[in-house]
Amino acid sequence: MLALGERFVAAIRSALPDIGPSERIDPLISPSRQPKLGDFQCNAAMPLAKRLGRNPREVATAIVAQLDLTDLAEPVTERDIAGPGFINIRLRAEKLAELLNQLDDESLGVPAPDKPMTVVVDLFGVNLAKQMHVGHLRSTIIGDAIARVFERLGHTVVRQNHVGDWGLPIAMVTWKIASEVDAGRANLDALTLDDLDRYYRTAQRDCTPDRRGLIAVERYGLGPKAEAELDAQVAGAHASLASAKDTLVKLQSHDPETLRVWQRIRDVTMTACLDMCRRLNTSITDDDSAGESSYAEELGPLVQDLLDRGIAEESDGALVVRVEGIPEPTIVRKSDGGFLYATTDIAGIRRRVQKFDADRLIYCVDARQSFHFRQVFAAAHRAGYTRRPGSDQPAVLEHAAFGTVLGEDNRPFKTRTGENVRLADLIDEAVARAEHEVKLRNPDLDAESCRSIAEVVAIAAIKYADLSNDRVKDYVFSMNRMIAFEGDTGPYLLNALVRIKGIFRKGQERSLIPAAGIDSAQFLPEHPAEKTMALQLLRYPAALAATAESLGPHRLCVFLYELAGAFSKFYEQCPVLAAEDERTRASRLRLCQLTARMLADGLDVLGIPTLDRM
RNA sequence: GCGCCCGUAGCUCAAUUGGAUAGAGUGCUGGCCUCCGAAGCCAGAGGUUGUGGGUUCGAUUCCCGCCGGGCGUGCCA
Repeated sequence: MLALGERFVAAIRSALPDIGPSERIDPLISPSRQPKLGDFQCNAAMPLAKRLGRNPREVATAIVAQLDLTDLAEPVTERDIAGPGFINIRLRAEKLAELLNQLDDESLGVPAPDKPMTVVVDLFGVNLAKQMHVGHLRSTIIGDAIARVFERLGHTVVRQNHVGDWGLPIAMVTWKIASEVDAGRANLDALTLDDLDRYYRTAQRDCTPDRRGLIAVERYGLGPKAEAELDAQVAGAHASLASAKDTLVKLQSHDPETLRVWQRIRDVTMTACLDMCRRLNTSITDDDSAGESSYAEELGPLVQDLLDRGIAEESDGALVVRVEGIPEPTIVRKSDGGFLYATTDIAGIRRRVQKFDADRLIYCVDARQSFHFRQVFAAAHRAGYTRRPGSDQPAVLEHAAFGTVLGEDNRPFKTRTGENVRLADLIDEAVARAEHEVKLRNPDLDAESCRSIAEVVAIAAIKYADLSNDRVKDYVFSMNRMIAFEGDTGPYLLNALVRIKGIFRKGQERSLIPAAGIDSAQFLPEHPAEKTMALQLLRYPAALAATAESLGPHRLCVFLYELAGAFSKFYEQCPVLAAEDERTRASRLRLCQLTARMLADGLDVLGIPTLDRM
């Protein structure tokens, strides 16, 4: 409420001349917590009283005496001062209608940014030859939602998928597949991601000596046969690892045969993963892929640069960057000359700042990486890689950390056999359950519509369940709860929108919608339920801003849930098509239309797909 | 050892970043469909915000100490 804030600042200035004209004053206007007390409240008196060493109630009284809100609100008197100095404000009814009019524009009241920024969001983070599993869910869903929030606010957003497509693990699976193809046991052109996933794991096993087995043999004396088997395994592992390392060298030197296998692995993986991104209704495309391999040629020169400028130093044969406040240095080159993921991430920061001229880098990555990012951010700052060509302000680096997905047993979410749960399986199960629920409530629906509705409902359920939790906390994945359709769920929000669309459908059928449309109908928010809904609608721009500020999509979820709730109460109490007169009906239709637009917009910002019927 | 994160109704989560009597959902008890979709609405019960101190008009929020859980921590990613 911009106007209210300005009025209060003016009143504060004339009531409290001790405050210098250049000093900033925050009027601390917020919606009332309890609707009984008012529509808005001003909490500024208390902190001001503290600043001036005065009694807060006296300060509030002085502010009220200078306050002029005649055209906006009911008169504010001393009776509206409560507790230590809260000032309660009640909007005039016609002012509320006017505010709704202003809100009902193309942008739903969201202002263009003062300074448009370029924001780079790191998200998704898949690896070659690995099936997507629940571990990828949060980075993808939350990262894309954060990206959409900034896009919605008018900023330029670049998504970056830091694909794990390089290094020894990838060399291992490349070697494994190449040798399987050579042996005629695999056909490169027919590989699926499931095949790759299997090869990845066997390659890992082939290259890892069974140390625990060795210890067991030694400790328990398991006999010469077991010992011989283990010796063979260890020897094999060493040979495999040597081959993998050989493959890594070939990759790094662009050997065409090796590169062809690697490229095929990349294509199969990315095709499958990007299909999943589409299925999840995210805006992630192959243009957003910036694999580790794309940094390979930059790492040597980058480390040399750090060395030349005295930022990196030698330590036990490795090269490290030390940073004030963090005792553990960041290793940027191993003693064997190899680079690490920290090196690649620093190169990534440099590229993102310089190539995209980014104001802000947001890393939507697992909370377990927080120490790594602290180190890497600090190192990049020290190296000057966050300085931007056209600005004296360095880019702001943030780790939007998220917690682990847990099963209902509060342990990390795994299958009974301890495997990662494939994302595709998870979604299929959600769709099957949703389909069952939809059919139950809509027996007449044909199978195809039922199926496509279930797909949307399932995606909405999964995404909303994830987004509506506080990002940094672990969250319990409960298929039962998210698909139950009752309560604070994605389907509830979809249903609110579907019910509004139903009103308009029915209105058309009965010719109750004015031919001229309702865009110019007058808002008449008189019923308490209408007023509550109107006040909630007005909070949308602030809710979006708070979501961006905190990088917390759950803020927007809370807003939308409350809006849907306000609509449900309105829907129970205020007949729309059967309203008592034409004016009321037109007003309510317009209120419904605005609510529907906002719900659809908000859900779109979260990346949640919507429906006309369900 | 050190560092970071988290402890709120039986369960799953909020609390507009220091504001009023800590709110929702779920589950439980009761009520509401000749009326725009009941996937909904209304009412009730349910709390020493892990714990002890501190800062102040005011603390779930900030500071310090404990307890409990999770995760990291110099050559994997």
